[in-house]
Amino acid sequence: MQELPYDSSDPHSIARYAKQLIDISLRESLADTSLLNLLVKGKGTLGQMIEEYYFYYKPNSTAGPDFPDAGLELKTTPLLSDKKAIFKAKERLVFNIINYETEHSNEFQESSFWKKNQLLLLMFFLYEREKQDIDQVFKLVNLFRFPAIDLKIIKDDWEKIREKIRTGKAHEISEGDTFYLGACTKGANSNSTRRQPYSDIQAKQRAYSLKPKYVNIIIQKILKGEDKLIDETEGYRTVLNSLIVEDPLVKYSVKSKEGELSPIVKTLSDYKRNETIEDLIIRLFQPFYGYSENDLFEKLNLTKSKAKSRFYNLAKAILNVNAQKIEEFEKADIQLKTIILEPSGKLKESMSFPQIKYTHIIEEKWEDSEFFEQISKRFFFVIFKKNINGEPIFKKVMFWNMKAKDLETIQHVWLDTQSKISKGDFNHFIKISNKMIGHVRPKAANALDTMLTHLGTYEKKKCFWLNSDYVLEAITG
DNA sequence: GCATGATCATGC
DNA sequence: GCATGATCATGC
Repeated sequence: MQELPYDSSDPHSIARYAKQLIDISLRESLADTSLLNLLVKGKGTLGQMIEEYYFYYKPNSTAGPDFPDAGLELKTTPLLSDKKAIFKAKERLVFNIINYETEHSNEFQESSFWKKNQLLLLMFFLYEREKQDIDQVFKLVNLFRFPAIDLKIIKDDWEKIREKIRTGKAHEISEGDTFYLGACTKGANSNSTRRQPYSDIQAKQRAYSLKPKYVNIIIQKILKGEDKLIDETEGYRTVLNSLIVEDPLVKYSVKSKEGELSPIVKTLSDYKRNETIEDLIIRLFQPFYGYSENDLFEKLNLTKSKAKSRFYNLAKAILNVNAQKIEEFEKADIQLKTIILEPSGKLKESMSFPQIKYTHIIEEKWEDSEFFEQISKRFFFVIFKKNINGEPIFKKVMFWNMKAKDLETIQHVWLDTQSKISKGDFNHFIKISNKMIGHVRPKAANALDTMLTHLGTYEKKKCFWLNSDYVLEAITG
């Protein structure tokens, strides 16, 4: 057996060796060019090739981390570069598949997720479509551990996923259920399913994952040099024991292309006992229930405006976030939506989504589609109800995401729309009266505002809407 | 009163 | 210039 060019028991040594790949490709790193032929044929993914031909170990699928002696898990994942040459995640960061039949009996500390992924070696390469895997160039390589303040949220997320398994609802898990740690579908195709312990219903196979937005923040922090590997701290252990102790090592803000971010939760002692991040946020809003929109502007020292961002600004002021964006909402990719009820309690307006890109939608598959991504998110509703004078009174806030059953219904709306567009029919989309949760109708500057289709014709701009009665049902329960 | 088509207002 | 959040106008 040849001697390894790194100390497999030392994360720092492994990381130093890994960093030698920065700005080069696997092909350029190869000492033994006789392997080239094998690699060019594209055996396995880039991640697997890196394991075997850069780190010299056979890819495994054991429960523990890739480098067991260092407790280190290797993750190879693609970056995209935008026009301004700012890196962003091409996709989610996907961890191990969830074994529903065993994971539910664990506590977080014994979970497959935590055992495998508590210390990561992230290897980001710049994805270039025309290149083969072996020629993709690495750009960022860094050790990463979840900051204690994020780990608290991740642990709560994990427990939420476990709860669904324990109640026989693994088939109802959706990415919108959680904040940072998601459970994304994973398998040969979207029909890959597996058994769950407390129900006979087959559940989609899912893996733990981090949303692209969360990965973007990691990328920004690495670029700023903020993610030095930190030593085990008191703060870290106390998160795991559900105690609340401040972690002095957390950095508080990061500038990214999304703008300056600042968190709601600045230290772990901001949490009351047994509170989740959602409980905490709702607690901060409650004192403001019952005020009119104008009262809120005054009370929070904001200038009155009709700007679309006013509700986001109100939320920031209530949460005491001074930066441009709320860090937790960015990382969790939470969509804030304002809902204004009529004095009668009815909801007049349906909820609109981004316009349908006709040339794009016909190429999409439901689970990878833009609309699926938009609709399966976690939402934060800021709800007002007009009084008899028509003045909006702040009623409440709530987190919401679409139930799995409803996602299936909305899938039919999307498929119907996609199929009609493919056939060149732009005038018979599903309507609100079809009672399908969602519908399709115009959203544009005016009727002359059109968009190119795959047939070379131009059609009025339209978008998906969630039916107002469905939204009302969602918020009143 | 509601469904549907249409458009406004703002900000990037 | 255009996407998006929000809301209006009309007719059944």
